[in-house]
Amino acid sequence: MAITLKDIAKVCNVSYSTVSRALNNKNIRPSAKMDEIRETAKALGYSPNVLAIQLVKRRTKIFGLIIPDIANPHYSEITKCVEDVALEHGFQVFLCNSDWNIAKEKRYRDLLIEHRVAGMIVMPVSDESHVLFRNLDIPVTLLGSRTKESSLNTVVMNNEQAAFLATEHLIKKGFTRLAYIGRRIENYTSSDRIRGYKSALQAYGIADQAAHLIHSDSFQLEGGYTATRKLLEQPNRPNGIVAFSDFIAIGAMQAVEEAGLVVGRDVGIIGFDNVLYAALPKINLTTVTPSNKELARKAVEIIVEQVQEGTKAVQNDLLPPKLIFRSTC
Amino acid sequence: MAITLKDIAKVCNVSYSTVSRALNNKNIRPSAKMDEIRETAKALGYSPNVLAIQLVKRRTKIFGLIIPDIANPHYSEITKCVEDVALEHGFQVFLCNSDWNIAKEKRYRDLLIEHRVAGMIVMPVSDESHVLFRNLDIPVTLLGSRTKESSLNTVVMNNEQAAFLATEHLIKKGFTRLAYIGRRIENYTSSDRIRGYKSALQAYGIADQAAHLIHSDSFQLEGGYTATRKLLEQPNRPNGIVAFSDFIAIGAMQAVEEAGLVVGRDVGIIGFDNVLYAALPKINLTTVTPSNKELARKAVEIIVEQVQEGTKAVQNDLLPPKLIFRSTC
DNA sequence: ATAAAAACTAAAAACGTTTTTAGATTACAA
DNA sequence: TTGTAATCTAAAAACGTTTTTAGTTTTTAT
Repeated sequence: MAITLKDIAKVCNVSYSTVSRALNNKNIRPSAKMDEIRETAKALGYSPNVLAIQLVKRRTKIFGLIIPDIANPHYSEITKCVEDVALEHGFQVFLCNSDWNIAKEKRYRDLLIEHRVAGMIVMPVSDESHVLFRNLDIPVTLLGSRTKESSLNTVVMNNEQAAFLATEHLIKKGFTRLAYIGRRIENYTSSDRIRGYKSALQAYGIADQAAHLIHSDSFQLEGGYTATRKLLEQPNRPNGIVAFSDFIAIGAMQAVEEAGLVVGRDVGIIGFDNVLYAALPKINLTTVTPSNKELARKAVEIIVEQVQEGTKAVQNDLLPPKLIFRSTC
Repeated sequence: MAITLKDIAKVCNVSYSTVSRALNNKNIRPSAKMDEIRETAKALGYSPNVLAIQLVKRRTKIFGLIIPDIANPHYSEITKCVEDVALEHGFQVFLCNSDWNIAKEKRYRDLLIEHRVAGMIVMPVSDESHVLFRNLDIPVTLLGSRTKESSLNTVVMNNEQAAFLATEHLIKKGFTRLAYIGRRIENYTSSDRIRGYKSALQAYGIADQAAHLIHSDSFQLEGGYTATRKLLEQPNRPNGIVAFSDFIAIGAMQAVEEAGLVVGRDVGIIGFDNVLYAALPKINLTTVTPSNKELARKAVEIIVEQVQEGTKAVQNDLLPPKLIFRSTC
């Protein structure tokens, strides 16, 4: 069906290896024949079969990106950055949606290996899934997650510092009865942030109210909403909330307003990630985040470097967070 | 490096074609040898080289999805649906971000052809880009866009009906000085919607104010914001706005509020697409959309059918829109 | 003019599979 | 036993490239 090198060779009356060399401009000198070959290829609509090329070269210019949910703006924004940076390096991205499901994550891992991708960037479902990616014979970078697996590259925001900054900001704005709405604790990201939160409390001599450390039962708005309602019912209710994500923070905003309080005046709220939502004028959420582009760049460049140089030295990058000042505190 | 059929064959003392048959369970009868082969494959960590399989079978179970911007929730939500449905059919998705750039769209088209994908689903940058996809020898479905190219499948919401419904809803809610904020007019989606808008005006005997048909200079919030400010400055300012997208609608909401008016009371606003943003409690935008899942399902199933049956009959599907009632009108 | 060197090209091998073909073994009947 | 059919397996061809090898032509120097 499709035109191959042999078809072109036949028309131009040369061997197909010559066609290959002509089209790749390799080990061949400029000549009329060469031009003819090029023109014939174009005229016949030749499109090289990348499958065959990859097979014989034993490498692809593709890497896999495994994320939990492409419909979540946090991940889709990072995906976009990863794609951009990959393209700069001439790589394609094979996108895989794990759907917060560790079994699916494993299936995609195997699929990517079968496709002989050059490397993988993974935003893991949980810390338990790290083990899936150790000791593969292609480079893997964990994005947004520290790990105890020593064979994995990591690129992650400095979560402890981020939580410290967030908490400190609330305190400096005068919100001193603080609460933290988090996720499950058995997770580096969570525990790092809680550590940062607590060390800010300590640094500013603020009482650490155990009852104000609460876990949202979902990542969605509802989780933040429910958790905040519980917080507001407590005696000595908090007036400052550090939320694990912007979504949780937005849910918290809703609960605060429903309680007849004004966000940013009666209750300060700060989130993480700076998703596009957070910038909407009607939300205008103060938040803390690293640069997504930098995060993506680091992750991609580690892979590209290890692929191209064949090096194996594991890299662990910790990126500094930045505060995005808006109106919720 | 990686284990191949030959390695397994050597260990088990059979030819590698037998290993292939054993692992695929094809033309072979159950036997101890067969079990041995399977176990050896597993023990050695055999992972079939999909590149080689695709080459010899001359087909892939992958199709390309070209979209303008993965970071835009409208597209990322559709992407997710496409991935889900593809997976149901055992297909993988090769995601390409055209970045609203027709040159990039063309590059991705070529790339996908070189990768010998089974088909493509395209959400085109503009109506001009349709020509890029005609008469390829793989099936192509245009998603969200009608076309005059007769070789292309299309799956699209009934835009005329959608705009009619949206406009009618505003009218029935009592907003009768209407405006439409659109995009460039040389585009089926735009012109279909404008037709629906105008026929609703006519059906309800409402004057069609030419000055109230305005084009946003961007898809972003700012476009809707600026357009709405212009509208509100007009004598006999409109009190109902049909916005081309939820983003434009959200920008419009901001302009309306800044003018000291109350959205949903003084000015009704309705958008298109029902992006997640629109559902946020603080936005709560009334909007009209088809089911993204249905849209994706149709698009994928057309491709799958044409790939598997080898049929070529072009399909053009028009999906009904649904109104999502919220508080902006 | 001839030999050696240089430069090029054609042919062949390789990549890792599936599938076809041909050959070998087994089973069965005469 | 022997012939035939049935069943299985090994070998070979194919997929479409790149790259190596070996061979041929051209160039250069003597």
